[in-house]
Amino acid sequence: MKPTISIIEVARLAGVSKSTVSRVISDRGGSVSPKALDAVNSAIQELGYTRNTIAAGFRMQRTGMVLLLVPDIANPFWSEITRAAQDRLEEEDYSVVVGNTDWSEQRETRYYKLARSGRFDGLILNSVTDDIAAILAIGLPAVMIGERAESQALDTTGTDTRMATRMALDYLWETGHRRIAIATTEHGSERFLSLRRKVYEDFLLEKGLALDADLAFSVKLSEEGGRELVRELVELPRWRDRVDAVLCGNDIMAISAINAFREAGVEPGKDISLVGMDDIPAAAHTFPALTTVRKPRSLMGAMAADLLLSRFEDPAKPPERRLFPGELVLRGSVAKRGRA
Amino acid sequence: MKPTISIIEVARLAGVSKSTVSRVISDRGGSVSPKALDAVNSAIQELGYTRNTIAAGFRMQRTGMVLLLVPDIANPFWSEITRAAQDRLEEEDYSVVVGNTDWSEQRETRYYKLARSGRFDGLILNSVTDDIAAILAIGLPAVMIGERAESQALDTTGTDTRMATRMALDYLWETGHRRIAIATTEHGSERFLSLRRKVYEDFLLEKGLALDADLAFSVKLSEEGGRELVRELVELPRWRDRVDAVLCGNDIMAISAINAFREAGVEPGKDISLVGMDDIPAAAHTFPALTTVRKPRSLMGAMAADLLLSRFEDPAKPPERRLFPGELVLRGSVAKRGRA
DNA sequence: CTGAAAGCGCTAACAA
DNA sequence: TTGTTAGCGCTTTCAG
Repeated sequence: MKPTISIIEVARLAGVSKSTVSRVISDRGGSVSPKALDAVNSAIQELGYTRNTIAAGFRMQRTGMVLLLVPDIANPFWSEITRAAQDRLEEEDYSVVVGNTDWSEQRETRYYKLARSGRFDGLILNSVTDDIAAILAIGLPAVMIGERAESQALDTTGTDTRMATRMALDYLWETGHRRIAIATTEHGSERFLSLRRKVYEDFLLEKGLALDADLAFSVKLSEEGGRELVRELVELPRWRDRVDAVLCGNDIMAISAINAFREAGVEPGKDISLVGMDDIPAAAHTFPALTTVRKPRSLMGAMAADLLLSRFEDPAKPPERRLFPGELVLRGSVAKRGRA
Repeated sequence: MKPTISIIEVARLAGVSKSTVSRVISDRGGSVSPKALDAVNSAIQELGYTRNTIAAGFRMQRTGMVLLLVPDIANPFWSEITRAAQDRLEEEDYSVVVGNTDWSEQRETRYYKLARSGRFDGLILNSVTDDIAAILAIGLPAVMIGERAESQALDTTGTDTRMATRMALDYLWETGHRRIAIATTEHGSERFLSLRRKVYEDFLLEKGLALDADLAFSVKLSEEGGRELVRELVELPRWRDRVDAVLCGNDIMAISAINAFREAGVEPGKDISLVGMDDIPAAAHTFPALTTVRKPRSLMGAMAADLLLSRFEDPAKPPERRLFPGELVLRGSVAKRGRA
C-alpha cells in the first residue's frame, strides 16, 4: 500500500538505534533516557508511525487474539455474552474473533482447525459436542461456557443448569401443572443425556409423575426448533389430555413456539403454559410475554474472559468452575391452574 | 507452550530443504517432485505439524483478517449482516474480527487505531460519524455499509434509504395519516441532516403538510431511544391532535416504543401508528406486530464482503456503490384512518 | 543507558 | 525441481 514506516525510520529520524525505539514503544520498562525518549516520541509523531503488532506478536510468540466460538451469534443471548467477553478482553489489549458454529459439528471442527493455526492465544467456546479431548488437543488455553459433563479439565463458566431447570419446573408444579413436557437438544452420542433432561427426569420421579417418553422432545434451540416442537406436539394423540405445559430449552425456541401455538389455534398462557430459558429482550415483548429463567449474560461473558486471562497468567493452575444462579422471571405465558 | 515445530523440523525429517516444505504447504503451485511431496507430507503427518499462518502472513504482508465494525452486535439486524459477511469471507480464508462501537465515537476511534495496527487486511464498517477522511486515513481497503453523504470515495453497500423511507411514508399517507412524526438519530455536526430526515422533509413539502419541528425526534436507535421518544412525545402539549403516526429509525426502537406507548395508556396500531425499519425477527412477534421495511441483511453482508474481496484484487478500481431496495411488510401497528 | 546482532517461522528471488 | 540466502518488523540478550 504505502511505503511501510517501521521503527527503523523512526530510529533514523530520532538519531537512535532501533533497540531504543523498541524500548520506547513496548512499554515493558526498558530504561531510556528522557532525552532519547523525547526524540523518539517526536519522531513517531512526525512520521505518524504505528506499531506493527503482528510483527511484535510474532517475535514475542503472542498474537493478542482470542477466538470466541458461539453457536448462534444472532441470538441476543450469545451476542451479549460475546459483547461482555469482548469488552473485558479488549481492556487487556486482546482482540476477539467471533466464530459462529451454527450448532454444526462440521463448522466447529473447522474452527478447531483455525484455532491450531497459531493465530490465537486462547479460546472461549460453547461447544456443540462434548468432545473435550478435541478441545484439549488444540493445545490452547480454553474456557468453556456452559456446563459439560466431562469438562472437569477445562475452566468453565455458565449458569447453574440444574438449579435453573429446577426453578422452572417447580414453578410449573406450584401453578398446578402436572403434565409437563420438555424440549431440549439431545445431540451426538446418545450415551449422554443433557443435564436439563436429567433434572427433568429426577423431577418427575420425585413428584411421582409418570415419564411419558413422547413428552421429551429433542429439537433445535432455534425458531425452526420451536415450530417443530409444536408440530410434533399437536400431532400427539389426545395431546390436550397429556400435556399442560412445556419447558423450552431457550427463549428463541419458546417464542417461536408461542407463535406457532397461536397459529395452530392453541392459546399460550391458557391452553398451554410455556417457560423459556435465558430471558432475551424479546421475551418481554411477545404476547403473552414469556415467563423464563434469566441468565446473567454479561457476568458470564466477563467471567469467561477473566478465567482465560488468569489462565494466561498461570497455565498450570487447576481448572476453575464458576456457575451463576438463574432468576425466574414471571410473565404471562404460564397459566394458573387449579389443582387437578 | 510445547517446543514449537516448524518447517525446519519437517524439512529435516523429510530430508529436503525448508523451501521445498514451504512450497508444499503454501499451495501456490511451486513445483515439487511427487517423491519430495510424499516425503514432506508424511513428515508433516508424523510430526503433527500445522502451518503458522501468522508467520506466513507476516512474511507475505497479509494477515488474513478483516475487521468488521458494527454499532450494535446484539441487534439481530447487525448480527445477521455480520454472519453473512463472515460466511462469505471465510470461504476465501479470511477470518473476521467483529468490533462493537455501541454508537460511540470514542469506541469507534479506538477501533480505527486498532485497524492501523497491521493486524488486518481490510475493513467493513457502519461508521457512527461521517468522517470519511478518518477512514481513508487508516490506509486500509474499506467498505461502508449504509449510505453516507460524503462517501463517494468508499465502496458502499446498503439499502436504498431514500426509497425505503419514502415507502413507509407513502404507506402512512395512503392509510390516512396526516400528522406524521419521525424518529432518527441526528448526531455530530449539525450541518449534516440524515438522509432519512431529508426524505421526510421533502415528503411533507410535496404533500403540502406543515413541518412541525417538534415532530422530528432525534433519539438513539436503541430500546432506550424508543422509550425516550415516547416520553418526549406524550409530553408535547395536545399531542393527540398533533401526531397520528411515527416513523422509527429502526425496529429495535419501534418495538421499544410500542411497549412504552402501551404502558403510557396509548394503544399502538390504533391511537398511534408505528412503522419500523429493518424487519428483525422480533418485529413479527410484538403485539401488535410491527409494520416495517424489510432490508436484505444477508445480501448486504455478503455484498460488503464481495466488495472488499474485489477491492483486494484491484486496489485501484473506482469505488462501487451497491444499494438494495427495501420491502414494505404490512402488519398490525398501523391504523387505517378514514381521510381527515 | 544504548547499540549491535541474532532470530521468531515463513516465503521469494536467484542459482544451481 | 531444488537449495541457498535474504529478509518481513520487532524484541532481546549481550557488550559496551
